[in-house]
Amino acid sequence: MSENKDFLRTIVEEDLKSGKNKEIVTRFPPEPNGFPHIGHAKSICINFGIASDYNGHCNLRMDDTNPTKEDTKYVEALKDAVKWLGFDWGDKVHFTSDYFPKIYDYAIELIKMDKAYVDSLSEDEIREYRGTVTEAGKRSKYAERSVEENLDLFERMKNGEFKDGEHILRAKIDMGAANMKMRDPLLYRIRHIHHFRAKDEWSIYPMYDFAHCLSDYIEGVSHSICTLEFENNRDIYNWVLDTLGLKSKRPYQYEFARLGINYTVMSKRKLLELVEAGQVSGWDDPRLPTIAGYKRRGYTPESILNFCDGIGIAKANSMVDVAQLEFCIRDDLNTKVPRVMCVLNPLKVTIENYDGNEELDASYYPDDVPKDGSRKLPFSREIYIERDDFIENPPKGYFRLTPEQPVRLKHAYIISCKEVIKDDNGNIVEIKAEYYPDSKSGSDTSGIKVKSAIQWVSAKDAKRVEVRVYDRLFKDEAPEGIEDINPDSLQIIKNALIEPAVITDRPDERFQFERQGYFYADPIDYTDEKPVFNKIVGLKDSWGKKKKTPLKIAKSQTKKVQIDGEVVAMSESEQRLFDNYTGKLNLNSEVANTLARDEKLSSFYEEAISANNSPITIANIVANEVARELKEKQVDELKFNAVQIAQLVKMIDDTTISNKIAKQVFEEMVKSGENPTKIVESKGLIQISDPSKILPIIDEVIAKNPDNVAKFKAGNTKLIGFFVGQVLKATGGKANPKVVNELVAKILL
RNA sequence: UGGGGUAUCGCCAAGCGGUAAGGCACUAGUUUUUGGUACUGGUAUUCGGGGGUUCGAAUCCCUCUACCCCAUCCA
Repeated sequence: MSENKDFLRTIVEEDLKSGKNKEIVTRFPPEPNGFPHIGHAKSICINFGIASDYNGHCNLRMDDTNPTKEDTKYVEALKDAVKWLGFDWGDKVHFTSDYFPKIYDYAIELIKMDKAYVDSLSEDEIREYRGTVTEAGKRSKYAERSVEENLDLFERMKNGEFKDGEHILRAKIDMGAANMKMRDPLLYRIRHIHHFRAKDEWSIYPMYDFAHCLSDYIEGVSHSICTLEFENNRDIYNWVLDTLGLKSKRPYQYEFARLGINYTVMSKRKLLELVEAGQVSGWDDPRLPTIAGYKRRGYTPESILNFCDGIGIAKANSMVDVAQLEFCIRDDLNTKVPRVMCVLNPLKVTIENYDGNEELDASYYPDDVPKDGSRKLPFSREIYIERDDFIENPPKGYFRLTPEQPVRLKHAYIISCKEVIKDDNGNIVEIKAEYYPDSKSGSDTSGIKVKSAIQWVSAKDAKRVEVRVYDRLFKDEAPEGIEDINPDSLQIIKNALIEPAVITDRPDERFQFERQGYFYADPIDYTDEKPVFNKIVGLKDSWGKKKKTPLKIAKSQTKKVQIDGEVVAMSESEQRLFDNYTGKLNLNSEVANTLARDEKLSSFYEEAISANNSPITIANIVANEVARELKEKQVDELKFNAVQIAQLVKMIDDTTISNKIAKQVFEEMVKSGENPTKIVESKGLIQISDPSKILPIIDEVIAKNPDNVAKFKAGNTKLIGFFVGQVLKATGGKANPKVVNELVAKILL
């Protein structure tokens, strides 16, 4: 495993180390209501990847709690995707619907605890009662129903006695919760509809928030990993499990940012829109970011895996450049795939001094790919080359055939242009050329230097093939919808010409068409009579790039000026404190401000200075270190007190310890509540300021790092921090950093 | 607007008080019978802005700003 692991793996490792978990169990829990896309692939890689990295296992679970949208064809697609990516879900696929009876029992339990109730408000009323983000909601009058009544109603809901929407089961939490999700979330709704799996057994179906945490728990999941938009749902997740008292082997939820890729869309809704509007040929259209699409296009599972690995896992919303995906497929195919010759846009070349027929030996792989295999390449008087490979009046730096410049036919002879034949409109229709008999590939004695070797096919031997050239589906980097579609995303070339061995030998299904890109024999439309190839991705093209974008628009250098927002004014009493702090106690205004505006801090501060009259040092510690501890705690929850802080400061003031050590001691106080002087004593943290003790250590560090000494002497003065750090490390942090700094500077300068 | 998140190179992303990793993209060169590949180099005096604490801050504190998520009987 790489040393830089992502935050999820860090959590997993800590949980394993601390003994919180003995075994790692994850799960990939899609709702079977659409075709999986590369975003799912990321989730699959994370969940199955983490499980396998830590010798755990990962369940494949269909989250099928909403029968109106789900279908068995999607579960097949999901299974295919996981299998294709090379993961194994063990003996069976799990379904949330398998847990319906258990989940129902848990609901009953909640009702009995008076933690859930049957509400009979209408849908609109429920929405209205929920309040808004700034206003608290109000609870339904039905929340007062007795446990018995709730039990009765809920059972009758299950038995199908009520119509859709008549009643609903809700958790009794808090209608005023700041987190909207916690305002008595819905647990069960009535749905008289056929479930693709549970058939017609149920009239009620659990909601995501109730079913998901319980399914995780039932399966013994240790780490429930989902995407960022579920952050707010985590509170319910925990509430359900905690309220039901499900303690042992309880799962915890963690969230990561979902995958975004530029020039495409990833949402189910937008994908569906494209399919239904006929903008693409189906869910497996090679331009779509669906797994089926990539598969049809010719992407390999390895390339997708590498891509997912390469983009990392984090919590920042991000948009990955498609170029990164394209790199992964090129990188994968480069070492795997045979090179063949295909001409997409043919230009006829007649070699006037050639009359024979010969078959050339040609390796399928270049020298730098350690694979064997070759084919026979028919050569004849009439050939086709790519139209782009001849220019009558070439630009500077053009390496291919011109009236003046010869070129090598890959695996064959060098030719030069003798005559350019044009039609009435001035379009080039044919080149008359001459070949050099002694320039044959592999036994070239001609001595002619060419700048390039181009692909070609023999006119009478070439096979006609259809080539589908795909470009990005959208012209906009962050497309909104159909209006941003790239009209040229599909170009069908009906009459491309390919060397015969590709069709007759079929040495592979993926090829590199020399100098053009990687192509895939379409798994559906390809027939021997009518071969069809999909372009997977082009080769990197530094020539084409040079031509197209000679000048890049220099991005505006102007740094954005940020306007500071208004700061809330201090109250009168805060102002009084502030004036006192800056005036009488001589604190700097920032520190005084921090203290004065926070009641907890100011009272803590006052208490500390009454124990040790060192207002400035204490203020700094309180405003910086204590403030951190008090962010989410009350004073009486702290393990240390103001008097101890006063003692700590005393040791700083009389230089017993350095600021750095003080921080270390403070950490310890936070954890144990131990007296600071005792901590210093027991750990021997008294600082070393005597140069005669420090000097030898500095010498040692300098001797060990000659490179950095050289860099420093060359002017990299910020390396002083490196040396100080090393010396401090060697002394266990005890050396007086001020002294070390001075000493190091003196020695090295 | 209340709550929950997130900001490090053009795009991803490490980093958790002591020298700003790595990949993609870009760029220069070497090799090359693919303008491919491979190889070698160059790309952040600076981490959303401003202050503060410290010998030393991307990392700790204060504050401001921008973006994302939450008011489906969807997941």
